[in-house]
Amino acid sequence: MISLDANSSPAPEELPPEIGGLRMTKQRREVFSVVLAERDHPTANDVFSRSQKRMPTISLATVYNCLEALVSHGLVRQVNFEREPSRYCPNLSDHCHFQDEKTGTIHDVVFKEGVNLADFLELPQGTEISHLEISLKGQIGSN
Amino acid sequence: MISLDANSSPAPEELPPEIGGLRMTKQRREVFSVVLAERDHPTANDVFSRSQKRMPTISLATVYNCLEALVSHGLVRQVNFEREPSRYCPNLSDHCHFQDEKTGTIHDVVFKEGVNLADFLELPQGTEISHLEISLKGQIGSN
DNA sequence: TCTTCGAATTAGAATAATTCCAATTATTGC
DNA sequence: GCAATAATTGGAATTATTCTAATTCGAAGA
Repeated sequence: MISLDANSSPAPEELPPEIGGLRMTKQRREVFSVVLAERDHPTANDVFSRSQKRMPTISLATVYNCLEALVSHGLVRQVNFEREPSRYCPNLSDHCHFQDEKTGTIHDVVFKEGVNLADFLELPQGTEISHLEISLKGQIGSN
Repeated sequence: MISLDANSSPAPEELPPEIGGLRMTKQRREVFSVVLAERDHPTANDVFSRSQKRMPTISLATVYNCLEALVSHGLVRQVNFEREPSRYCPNLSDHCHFQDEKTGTIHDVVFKEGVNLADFLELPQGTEISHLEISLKGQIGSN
């Protein structure tokens, strides 16, 4: 049985016919496997050109459609840095993103154990958070 | 003497000739005072149409230029929610943003006292954060 | 005050990411 | 296998933002 945990990178043909309520088509499988394979937070365009290698007929519109389907079914996360093109991330665990200003590289950053949003934010009482995005930019000392 | 603290909303003609190293022009003054006046996180377009009321000849390009000048001089913050148009916020205190999904309204959210980023994030050692953006979406219970 | 010169403003064109559209193709349930 | 439904496709459209080149402004010095 295949697992879709944070460390697997199945080839498209290994992906089952349905994942998380989303029917897998050839294109969705291809797009999903591209996002799973190289966890470098690719843009839609990056995903498009990587997908084209295996599936030369796929269109950019389809890549956008597939990414949107994957995101809305919670299989992939969309990552935004200011007004840069969106990037895509298959890491579903609770984390945020740090962009190295020198290289542009994006790193996943996890929360320290047991940390909870409500613990550090003065949220209006009764607030239900449905979506949270934390984006950091800066430099890494060793660079 | 005029103050530019979080609660003042000076009319354009009250703004001094230079603020925070940025030379104030008629248009910059106008744009800045629009952002200071209504703290509803307006988009560049909102700022444009509000500015036009007092200064009908101002152009959208100038509004973008002025906002960029104000942001890069640290007088105004640029606020992003996913891929929506950027919004502008004159609140310079350490805070983040919550968007009510029902109304679209954006609320400033402050950090609880004494909370520090490094306290809750597993940052790679030696990381220097130059920019941080936290964007929340959700609902407010009483709605 | 007059001139000069860099900076700011302007209108409109250009760009780029993303979405939309209408036609075609695939897939599912019968 | 056949309709009904959903997905894919290429290209056009949209939209926020940036760029460009020409004009105007404003401060500083003559």
